Amino acid sequence: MSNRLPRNFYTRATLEVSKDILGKYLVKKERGKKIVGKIVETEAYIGPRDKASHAYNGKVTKRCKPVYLKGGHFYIYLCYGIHWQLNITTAKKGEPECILIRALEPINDEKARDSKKTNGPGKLCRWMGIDKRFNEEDLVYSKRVWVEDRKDKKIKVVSAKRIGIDYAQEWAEKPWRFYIKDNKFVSRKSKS
DNA sequence: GTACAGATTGAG
DNA sequence: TCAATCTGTACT
Repeated sequence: MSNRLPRNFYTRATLEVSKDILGKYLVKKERGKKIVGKIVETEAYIGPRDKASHAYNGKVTKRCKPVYLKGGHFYIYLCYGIHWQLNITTAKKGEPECILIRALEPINDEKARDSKKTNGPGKLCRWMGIDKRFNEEDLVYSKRVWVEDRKDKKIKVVSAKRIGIDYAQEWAEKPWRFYIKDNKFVSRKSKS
């Protein structure tokens, strides 16, 4: 069996999990087909104090409700009416913190590697076939999706400012984006 | 009830 | 540079 990440991996401080989950493998199994992608880029969203978070100021809506679940669940929502965003919740139940998965490195899929199908939060969801059916999925117990540790050799992690949240003012300056140094699958856009 | 903006992407 | 396209939120 796999080295699935346990609950206590996710329930730690969000910034720690954001860094540690880089280089881990996201596995999805559906209709007998297995899709594996290495996580190479993340962003941390720490509501309610993070203005860029959907849970800023303690807001609870139908959409962002899963963020309040304990660490280890999927939080999936539609952005701009077109693109799905894949998040993994962190911290304890009632604490609205999560990690946005921004990029994956496709494993065992040369075609996807060549055509850059996973270097953006919306694109990786399309590639993996992830949509709202997976919302609130528990990564610790789910039979169709989980994250596993393949004991990759030490990777180099870089931090940077988050992307696409200019409206969040000073919170947009927080270096809460993390990615694997020199990895080709990290998403392109980057504010200078 | 209506109006509007958004954690993006791909085409022009 | 800009439209696609839908949900939550803040109005009327």
